[in-house]
Amino acid sequence: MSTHDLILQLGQELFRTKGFNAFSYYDLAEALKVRPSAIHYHFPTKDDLAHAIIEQERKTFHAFTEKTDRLTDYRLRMRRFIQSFAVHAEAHQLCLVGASGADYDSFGGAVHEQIRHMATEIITWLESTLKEGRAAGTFAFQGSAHTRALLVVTNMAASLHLARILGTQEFKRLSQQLLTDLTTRTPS
Amino acid sequence: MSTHDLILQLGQELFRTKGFNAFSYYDLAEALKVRPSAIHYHFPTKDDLAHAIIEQERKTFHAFTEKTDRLTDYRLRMRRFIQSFAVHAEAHQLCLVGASGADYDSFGGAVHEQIRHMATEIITWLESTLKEGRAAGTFAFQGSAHTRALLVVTNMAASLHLARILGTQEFKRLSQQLLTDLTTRTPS
DNA sequence: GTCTATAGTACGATAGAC
DNA sequence: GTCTATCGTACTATAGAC
Repeated sequence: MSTHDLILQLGQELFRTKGFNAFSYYDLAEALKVRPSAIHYHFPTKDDLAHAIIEQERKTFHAFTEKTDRLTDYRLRMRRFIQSFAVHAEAHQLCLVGASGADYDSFGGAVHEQIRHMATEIITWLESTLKEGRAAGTFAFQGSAHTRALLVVTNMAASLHLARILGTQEFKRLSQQLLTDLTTRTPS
Repeated sequence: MSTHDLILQLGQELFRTKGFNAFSYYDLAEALKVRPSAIHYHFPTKDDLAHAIIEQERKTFHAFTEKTDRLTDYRLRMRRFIQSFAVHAEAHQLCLVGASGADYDSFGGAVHEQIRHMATEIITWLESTLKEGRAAGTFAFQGSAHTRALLVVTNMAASLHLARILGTQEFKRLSQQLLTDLTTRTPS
């Protein structure tokens, strides 16, 4: 793996575990056995690094949706979505939306746009999945699919915070009930 | 207001808006027209400051619950809870649970304990409110009151992140649907 | 008891070596 | 094209002035 990609991978990990303002070029350099200034060659400013990390995560999410959308079972699609968060819960990591939220003010306009795109893409995918799943009779929920997507994504994002503070048991309880809620009939 | 309390107030605000690692003693000192080292007299280390900020927030929450628990209408109690988050959504601030989450690794054991207490207290209050409200016939939801409390608090915490990224409109949509969900009859 | 001068460290970034 | 030596700045924290 190239230095460029190693920085991206490690940077994303540190972003999720320590927070963007809490890790430094020195942390990256130490792990990669180079001098801190070597990182600047690949990512001139820290904003450039943040931009690249989020762009990479967006690509990962696109790959996820392409693969997941081939599944015919809407319930399974939603399970896969939840599972992608469960992995981070176990690793005591946040999602990038949740991690970006706190340090949001530190970023420049280009990174803000990336974060906005990332959040929008996740919500849009959830929205269609919920909408189609409801039409197919798999899901049942009140209100619009968009608002339901907001509820689901906030459950997932903040449950990673809770998993770190109170333990992963709470993540499991929450995610199981979330899936039950979506697949249980409600009147109108 | 004493310097001590002014630091606490401003510190909490910066914690919520910029993130704990993104504001410095210099930021506090500048706003209070003193030298940065003056802050260290009141709060020797930054961990001490974090500890005090969260302790203050816990007291504020205790005051909130004492006042709110006098209301007989459970739906109104929940509305007040949601409103306390709406204030922060409008101010583009996070809740302290959400803000602590990203910088969690930066804190020492004593602050971790404070964060854990804060989260537990909020969830416990939500749990009893939901439980009693369901027994009274005001609320209707599937599963345990504890798990429902987890779902509600994660909705609120992360919706403040979304409000900053996508606008406060999304917070309003989400919180209205949340209240509707809780007050609509479900079978079983 | 309250605050300031100052130290010591760690940071992101530029200029330049190979 | 890739990395290192180094700079200037900003941080938390200590020691000491008033």
